[in-house]
Amino acid sequence: MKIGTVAKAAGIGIDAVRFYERRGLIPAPARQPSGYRMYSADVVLSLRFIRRAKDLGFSLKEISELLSLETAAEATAADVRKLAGAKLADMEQRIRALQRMRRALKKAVDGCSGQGPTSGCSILRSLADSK
Amino acid sequence: MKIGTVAKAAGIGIDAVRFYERRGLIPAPARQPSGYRMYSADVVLSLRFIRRAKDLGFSLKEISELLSLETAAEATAADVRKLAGAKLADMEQRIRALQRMRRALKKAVDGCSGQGPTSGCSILRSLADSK
DNA sequence: CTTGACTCTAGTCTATAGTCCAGGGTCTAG
DNA sequence: CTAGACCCTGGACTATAGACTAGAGTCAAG
Repeated sequence: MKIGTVAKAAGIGIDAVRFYERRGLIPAPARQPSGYRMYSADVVLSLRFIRRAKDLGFSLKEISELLSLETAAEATAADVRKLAGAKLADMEQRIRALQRMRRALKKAVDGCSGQGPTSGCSILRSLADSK
Repeated sequence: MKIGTVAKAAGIGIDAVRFYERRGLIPAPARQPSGYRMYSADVVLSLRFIRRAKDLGFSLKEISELLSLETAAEATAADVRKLAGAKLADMEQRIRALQRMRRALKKAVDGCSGQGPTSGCSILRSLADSK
């Protein structure tokens, strides 16, 4: 399969495939005499793995760790779990931070009547307050 | 006040102050004959405003809109409220997206016993599954 | 007067995850 | 054989929010 076929099958762009190769997420494939990359069908599975991990919030760097674990003989399920667990904790932290921001912003917005000039706006006032 | 004093008073870096000036978030200050920027005390208030808005999740671009509204004569509290409301909605969306990811990841992690080799790991399996 | 702390400009660098481009070569259908 | 679709490399560019650097000038204290 040529790169365009593979990219389409995985649902990503051609440039992304080459990018993942440079980042070591997928192996450099064999080449045709013309220089064209020739892939076997299973690279599509790898690419889908990457896409799915990305959907779960993993960065490419983390995905590459995940992939290393997958192929390392001495790696265990516990290693994978640890990585995923750290990501989970990290995600929960980000959610909490966002929720804190949201609450604060909501409070400011709720306090604003939406009437009159900006000088009377409680949102701006809450930002300007030198607390 | 010189830039270092102002930066310290606002709790940000000197580079950030110059950066905000370039981005138009704060006005270009008067200069000493030496070329040094000379600030009046109220720039510290502006910088704190910016910092606080950033803490609420506004980007610099949005903050600059907020600041334009603040000084525009024809702007109303409703304009500010609209901007803040949009940001709020946006934030809620991001929270929901993160929560979706978190749930999916948690499910994968919970399914993993943490025992044995990676080949038996349900986390990797759930990523690899061609569903 | 000198030393150290401060400031200036302009430009480069960080991370992320690619996308887009130029200027080639190749492959396939008609 | 030729046109259009595909592929190659290398590098530049996107957005965000500054941090850091070099090389030069300035300011305050001892």
